[in-house]
Amino acid sequence: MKISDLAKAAHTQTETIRFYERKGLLPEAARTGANYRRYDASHVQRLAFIRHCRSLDMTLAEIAALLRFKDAPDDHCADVNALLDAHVGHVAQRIKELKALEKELRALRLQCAASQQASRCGILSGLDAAAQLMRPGNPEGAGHIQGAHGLPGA
Amino acid sequence: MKISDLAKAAHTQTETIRFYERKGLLPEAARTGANYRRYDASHVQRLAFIRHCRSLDMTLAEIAALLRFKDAPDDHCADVNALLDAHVGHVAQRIKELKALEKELRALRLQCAASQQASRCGILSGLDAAAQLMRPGNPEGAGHIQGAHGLPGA
DNA sequence: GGAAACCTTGTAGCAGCCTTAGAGTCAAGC
DNA sequence: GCTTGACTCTAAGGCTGCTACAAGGTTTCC
Repeated sequence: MKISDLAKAAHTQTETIRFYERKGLLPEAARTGANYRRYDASHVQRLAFIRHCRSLDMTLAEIAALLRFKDAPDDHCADVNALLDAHVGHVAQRIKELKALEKELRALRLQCAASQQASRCGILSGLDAAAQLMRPGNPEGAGHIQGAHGLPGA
Repeated sequence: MKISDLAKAAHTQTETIRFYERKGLLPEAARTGANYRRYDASHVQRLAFIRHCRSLDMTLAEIAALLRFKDAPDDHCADVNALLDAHVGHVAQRIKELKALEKELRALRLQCAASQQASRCGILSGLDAAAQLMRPGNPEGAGHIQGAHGLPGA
């Protein structure tokens, strides 16, 4: 099958397939005489595995680690368990943070009920006041998060 | 004050300040004879505002919208309320998604209790089995999420 | 045989920064 | 006056996980 067939079979875009190949998640495909990539059912399975893991919000690095275990079926899988535990931990942590965030946002929202002059808007002044409190000993700016994992740079 | 003083005062990195300036969130700074950026207390306040909004997981675009209201205090703030409502909505939605994800991950984790051969690992085979179910009519791969906002391409 | 629909590679773009490189500036100490 | 070290500047590249071209070659269908 050609790349578009694989794409259809695994509900992916062709560009994404090439991207995964570049990243080493998919092996380099065999080529036809015209230099087209050629795939078979095993690729569909592997790609479906990757996409499912992505739907579970795993990073490509985490997925690569899982694939290494699939590729070495005789190894012991303790690290798989550890990886998944860590991932569950990320997700749980992120939920916790977002809940606190939601609470804070809802409180902020209550500070301005109606449309009025922006200079009197309780939300804007509330944000201002809270920003003032950001001082040493209150490093709230450290709490950024993204996806189920920490900030890229964190 | 110089850029590093502003950075300290608002608990930011100097590069982030320059980045915000490039993005138009901070006005272009006045310069010294040596072409160094020069700031005062108003910049500290504005930067603290931005960082606080970021800690509330707002995007730079959302923050820019809020800043426009701060810069035009006579406008009415109905849009501020709407923006915050939308943002709360994003966060709530993201929490919902992550909770479902956590549940799924914990169920998956239960499928492999101990370390064993990877080929028998319940997690790996569970992921495989779930991946097989990804077929038309069950487009589960559409559910990716990030931050408090949807996927960039979503 | 000609047009449409594929395929190829390479490059650039999104957020929200962080890091590095190479060069200029400044204040302190000797 | 000179060196040292801490700062500043700009420009460019890196990170993640793709997506979107562009410019060309190939296949397919009528």
